[in-house]
Amino acid sequence: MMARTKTDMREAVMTAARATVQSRGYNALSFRELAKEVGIKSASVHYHFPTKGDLGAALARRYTEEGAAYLAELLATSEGPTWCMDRYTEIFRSALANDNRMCLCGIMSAELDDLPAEVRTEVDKFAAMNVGWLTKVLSLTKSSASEQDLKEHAMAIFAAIEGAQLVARGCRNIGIYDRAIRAYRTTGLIP
Amino acid sequence: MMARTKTDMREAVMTAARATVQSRGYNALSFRELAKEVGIKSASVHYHFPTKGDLGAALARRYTEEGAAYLAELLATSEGPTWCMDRYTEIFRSALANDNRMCLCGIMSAELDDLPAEVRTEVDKFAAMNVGWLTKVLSLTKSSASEQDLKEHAMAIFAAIEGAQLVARGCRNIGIYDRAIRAYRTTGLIP
DNA sequence: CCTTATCTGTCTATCGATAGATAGATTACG
DNA sequence: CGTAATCTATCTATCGATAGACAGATAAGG
Repeated sequence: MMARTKTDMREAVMTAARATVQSRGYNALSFRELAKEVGIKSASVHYHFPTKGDLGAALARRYTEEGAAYLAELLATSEGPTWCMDRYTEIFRSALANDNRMCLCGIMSAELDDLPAEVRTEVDKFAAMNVGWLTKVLSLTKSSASEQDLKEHAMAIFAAIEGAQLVARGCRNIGIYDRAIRAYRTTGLIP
Repeated sequence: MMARTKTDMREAVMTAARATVQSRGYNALSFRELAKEVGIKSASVHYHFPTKGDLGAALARRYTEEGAAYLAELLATSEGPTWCMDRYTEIFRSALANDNRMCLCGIMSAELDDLPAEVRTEVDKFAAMNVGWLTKVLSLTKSSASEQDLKEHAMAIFAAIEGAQLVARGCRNIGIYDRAIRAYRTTGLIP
């Protein structure tokens, strides 16, 4: 008897894998551990994801897709740039609040040299997607600025938020994240 | 014939280990690889650093000590807060310029859950040391602000710079770091 | 309807590589 | 001689990956 469909199993593996990566990084991903968590054997995980690189790339791609969908929804129902940025910073905050996790692509950036090429590609796309969205939000506030300046500002915001998450995580202190975000706002880095 | 003294050997191991961690993280540290790089056997590395945690903690402690010494020197010969911050951001930039390396404690923060307790302790100290120094520099510009506000601002700067380094590294593009720092300056986050 | 063939998903068992760590022999310095 | 440093050799554990078998579902041909 097959308890789950192929799609269900893939989803279960990806869910478990994502949690592991956000907590302990790509290197900590193990086919055996993953298999145990979802109740199958490691060989069966290989059936769904032939190589570890395939799994990592699928994770990052999904992560970007889900993020993009959520952000698009935010912008569509927007109550203004400040509200958007509140929601945005809240995303990264909730990762920390949820067992001190990190942005999946942020933690993968730190492991860059151990990533297969197909995973790196997806990590790049995540950053580009975020910067693209932030640029749109910024354009609502500074309609006069050039596209290039907006993009530069957006990248700075993205980097600053990733950094706040990284440092707060390292210190196991979510208050550090909150205070950093507050300072970013005070200085006007974040609108 | 003993080619090097015990101290020399410890230094050689730590130098090689530091380069590896800054490039590929704590998890990528291997006693065998390390031994090969310095020309001894892995068992001999264990002689100098009984466990991997010992080595990691020693690395982070040294990293903090050297950083503190350099920063103290900066402040002593200071030509003003802006000059100090220029030198400070240059430290993190040079890591990227040097084979896309990262701050040792930044990369370790990402691997937090895989770190032995003694290593985590040292990672915390590095952040505290940096924030302490930045607080002093900030106090040169905003003598009116409270110690608490200064410290909060300092932490935000530290986090933003770590983030710029992380994202620039992830994208293998040092220009991202430079532009982020410029934006931090434009907004006044960095004096 | 029935049988034969194919496909799907998982299993067991195992591979070679590598990890950190240790015991005990050996070498070299003072 | 004694001790400091390195060696050889090995252990256990885990890694990603693969081969081959098997059960159950599905599809095709008669």
